[in-house]
Amino acid sequence: MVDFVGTIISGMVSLTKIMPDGRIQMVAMLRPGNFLGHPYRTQASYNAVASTSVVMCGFRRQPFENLLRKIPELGQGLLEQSSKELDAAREWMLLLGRKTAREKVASFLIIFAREKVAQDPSFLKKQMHLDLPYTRAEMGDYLGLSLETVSRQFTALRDDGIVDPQGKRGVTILNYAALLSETGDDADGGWLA
Amino acid sequence: MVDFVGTIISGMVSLTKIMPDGRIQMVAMLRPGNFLGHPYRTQASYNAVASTSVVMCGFRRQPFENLLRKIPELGQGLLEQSSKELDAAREWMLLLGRKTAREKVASFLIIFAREKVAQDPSFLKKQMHLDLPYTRAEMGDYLGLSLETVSRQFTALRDDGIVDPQGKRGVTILNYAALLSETGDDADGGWLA
DNA sequence: CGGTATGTTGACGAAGGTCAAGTAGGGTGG
DNA sequence: CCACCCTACTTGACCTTCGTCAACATACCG
Repeated sequence: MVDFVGTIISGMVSLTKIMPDGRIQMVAMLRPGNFLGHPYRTQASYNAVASTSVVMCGFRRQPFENLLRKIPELGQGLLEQSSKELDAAREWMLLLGRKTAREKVASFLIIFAREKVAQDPSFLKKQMHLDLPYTRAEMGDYLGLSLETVSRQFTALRDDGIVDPQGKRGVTILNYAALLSETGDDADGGWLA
Repeated sequence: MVDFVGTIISGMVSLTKIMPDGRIQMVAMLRPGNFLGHPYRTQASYNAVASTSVVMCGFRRQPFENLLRKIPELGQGLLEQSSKELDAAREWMLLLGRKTAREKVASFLIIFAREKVAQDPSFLKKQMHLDLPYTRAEMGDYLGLSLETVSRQFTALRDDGIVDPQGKRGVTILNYAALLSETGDDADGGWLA
């Protein structure tokens, strides 16, 4: 386990778990602003994988914990983020345990689409282009699916006129509302509209 | 979402997520000492279900947050617990996304067996009796399986001489090492021996 | 302009879900 | 104390979904 902690400045980091026989599950997608590594150690073994080039602001664990003792507000921020990650993890548990392949892929795409909509709500009504930072295989690792099944769901969603895959990593969301309804979640998933 | 937080004194509480069509996934098993409810709110919707009768020590959210500001050590404890829960959630994501039904059931049983072994290491070599606080259906909700599949895995493990189900909620672990090897995890899962 | 990565598609099989019937505990009331 | 009932559990038959294996297509890179 790494002996440092830090916040991500730019790029994306994925945390993965691996079974002895090689099966992989991605367990977190960390974005700029997110904190990497547990303050007050935990003996959990993840593998951190940078999906894109990453800039981090790092500390060694010990000095950081001292800092944390000096500035309690820092700890509060970490607690908030930890709580959010916990919520995200549990949301993902529902996906992994109970959703169908189609629902999984739709949910995955909605994550990125929702982010874009949050930046500019006018995308709700327009079609929008996304650049996915993952290969089919990586999406599979994230969704608990084989890469072939991910691929098949992409073409199924394309055939239904909901998305339009472009090149290796591009997708155009043709119908946000339809995609949303394919996630299996409640109308708005309890999120922002 | 509830407007209070608190620690569990005795009993077990399960957090579940439900999809609009009724599919259920359990996302956490909280035990005595665990904290329930997010300090610094998060708008995540869980359903809290008491599997046994429960005694809690509760606070309304607002006064608790004031208390938290006064006593930073409190926040540190919460951060630690939150980190542990996050680890547990991610461990479970691996289970939900990548393990087979048999591995899932074995992993589930090992949780309780390990706890017993931690209390008294001599159980490592003896057979031990467990009282599971869940029905087959609840285990299914926890493992992302149907109750029938859970049942079938129990009988399969019985036929293999690894466990011996007794009555509705009892199990005797006949061979801890064999059960452990059925979880798909590394020899000791990176835990205590 | 080839070559390697990644993506698509098809054929097939296995794991697990669903539906349905039957069984066993455990608790209640006669 | 026993009959009954309700709930949980088991087991079987069948079917859907998804994984696996394999061939092929396409894009990206030097």
